[in-house]
Amino acid sequence: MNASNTSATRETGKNPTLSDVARVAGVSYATADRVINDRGNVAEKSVRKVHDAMSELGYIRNVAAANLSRQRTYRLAFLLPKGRNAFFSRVRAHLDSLVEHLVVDQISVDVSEIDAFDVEGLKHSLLSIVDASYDGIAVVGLQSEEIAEPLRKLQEQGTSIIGLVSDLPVDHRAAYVGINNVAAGRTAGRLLGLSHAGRKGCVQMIVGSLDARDHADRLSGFREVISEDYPNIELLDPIMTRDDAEKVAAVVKEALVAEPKVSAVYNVGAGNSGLVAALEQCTRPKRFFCIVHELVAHTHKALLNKHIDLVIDQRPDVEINRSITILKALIDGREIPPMQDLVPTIYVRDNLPSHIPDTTLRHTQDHD
Amino acid sequence: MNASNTSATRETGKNPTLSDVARVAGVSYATADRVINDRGNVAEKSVRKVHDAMSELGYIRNVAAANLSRQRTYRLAFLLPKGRNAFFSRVRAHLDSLVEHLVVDQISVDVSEIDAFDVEGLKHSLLSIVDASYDGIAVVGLQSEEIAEPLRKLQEQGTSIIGLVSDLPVDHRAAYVGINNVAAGRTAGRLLGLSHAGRKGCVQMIVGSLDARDHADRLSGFREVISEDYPNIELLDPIMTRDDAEKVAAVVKEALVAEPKVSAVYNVGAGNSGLVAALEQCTRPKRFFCIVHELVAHTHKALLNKHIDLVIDQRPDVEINRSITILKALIDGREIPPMQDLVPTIYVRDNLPSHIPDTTLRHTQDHD
DNA sequence: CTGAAAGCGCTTACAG
DNA sequence: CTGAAAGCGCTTACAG
Repeated sequence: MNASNTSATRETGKNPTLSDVARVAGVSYATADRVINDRGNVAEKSVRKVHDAMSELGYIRNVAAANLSRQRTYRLAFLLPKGRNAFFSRVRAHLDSLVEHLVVDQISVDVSEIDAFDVEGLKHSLLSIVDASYDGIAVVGLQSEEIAEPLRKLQEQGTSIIGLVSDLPVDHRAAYVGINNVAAGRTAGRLLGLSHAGRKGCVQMIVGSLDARDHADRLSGFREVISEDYPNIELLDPIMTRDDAEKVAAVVKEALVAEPKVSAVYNVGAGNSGLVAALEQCTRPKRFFCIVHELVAHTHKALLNKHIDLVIDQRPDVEINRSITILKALIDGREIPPMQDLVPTIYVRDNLPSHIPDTTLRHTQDHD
Repeated sequence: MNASNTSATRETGKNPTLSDVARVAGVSYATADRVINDRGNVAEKSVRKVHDAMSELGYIRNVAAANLSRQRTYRLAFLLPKGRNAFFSRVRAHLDSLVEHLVVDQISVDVSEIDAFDVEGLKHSLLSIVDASYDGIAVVGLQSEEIAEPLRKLQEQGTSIIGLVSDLPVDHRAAYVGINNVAAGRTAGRLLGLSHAGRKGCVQMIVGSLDARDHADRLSGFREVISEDYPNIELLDPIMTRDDAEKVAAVVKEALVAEPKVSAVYNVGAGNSGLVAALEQCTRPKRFFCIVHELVAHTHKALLNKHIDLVIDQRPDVEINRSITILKALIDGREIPPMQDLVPTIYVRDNLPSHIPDTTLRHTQDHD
């Protein structure tokens, strides 16, 4: 009935210090320091003695003290595609709201803008920040091998690199923080299938560009599920929009007139403000089922308005928090703490976060 | 085209130190220290001078240095309901996997077991840990005013308290980490409504106990949505099971025979291993739609097996990480960093995390 | 290859 | 009410 302590403990507080290790090993503090930090120039024998003492005492290095003495500061940068994209506005907003809380942990973060989907642009951006010698960077990447060289330079110089939202070539980054987009597409497919409850249906898919890995992945995941499990649902050829809201609006209107049998729309990419506008003007008596990606101001609103039924979101806020945690661990040279996969999050109008996502609408028009 | 730095920065590194403040204020380090830490015994005039210097320099206290000098250690405890519950096994597993990563931040965490749903038990548990003088505790709470007294004692003694998963009386905790269960129920209702696509339906609801706030909240959220938006769906009276898997199994079997019109089952509470067992034996030709709560080993499996269609999960891993972040901030006396609401997460079989949740099956039978 | 000493930015007695 | 000094657990020159 009373509280009984169990397992998960480990005495903290009287942790052995490096002087303890040195004393037990019978060497000076300086030598002990040399071996635990691999600074070399230590006799084999001393190394052994120190290692023995370490394991005997269960020594754990106090990173905070080390960082203090070294005046360590974490200089981070996020490289985000520039432009009028609501999703990345949300990312920036979260980053902005975080900075004042990060200073107290000696973390500073800059955000740099890069040209979206442009290998050359990304390459130049990477090159241009080499001199800034950041301790860690998170970059919304591209798969091209062309950026291998700047990434290598950054690595050589000691900056830790992770891919964010869209991965980098796997050999040139320490981690990837983002969702599995095939899974995201499959999830959309599953829910769309469910919503038809065995009835016949027909889906208009909308895509930004098949060159974008995330779009292509979502599309193929979606197709997989529909063809595997929902033979009652027909798929029309996807329409490309380059994520342009006006294009999306035009396409949606046209498709709905030309194809009165359409029962559902799935927008794999961005430009949802156009989609919502088109739906608002739609005069079809029978509404259709609508799934889109990323919760931002207008998709949030459309969910409440019932113009959209489901939003699949990748939780940029948790992606950012994770990025920072991981970069810090990388920089400190420690293990990355265990974390569960990032999962594509499904929003209906009932599990929406109470605070509308911080989309700073600093751009006159908001194309996502 | 090149990276251009923007906003989110703030110089770190050459942050002014307290000696700078003291020098600018024209007082000794010790006095400056007294005023920034509110230790009293300082002349009005000195206080003012120090404050002026602080804001002039933009002084930010270095918490790491302070903690080092004070040999600060974060002694945390989690009070979890004891017993054979798969959800809390998952919580414990995550906690266990975290401890070795927390030591390096001078954080230790104990986990204590308390009697589930038992006010007296909780009260005694709280009382019994007063002497341990933890710096912070996270407790799976109850709403009763009976526990106000032990909570007050803990607070007076300086331990920070938060409610986890199930809240404490609001006056006696600094924060609550958990989902909104009305929203969770509404979400279940919405998806169940969707799955019927306008067809007639009939739902058998299963509940652990209406005395449990979370169960009651989910049930009422669920009912709200169905009655608001899905008049085609009928709700049978909920059946109580005290979260006992065998009871759940029996109830499900019986209900399905007695009510052949049942098109869906929603288990608001636990005991899902029983539900799955019953479904596996079910011989009805027409399968029905099934929604449950919490992703654990057997619900995960049932999702893949198609015995269950949807799982609504509260992501205990993120709840725990957040609890620790919040407790640490509370203990350091700093602001809690901005975080988005915890949202009820929807799993279909396509957005499942790749690693099966760590349910340590240390109990022979697993009742959730 | 090894060690003594100062310093990182704070807190905590201790003396005035 | 005020200040000088030692110490927290490390790192970084600097001297041997």
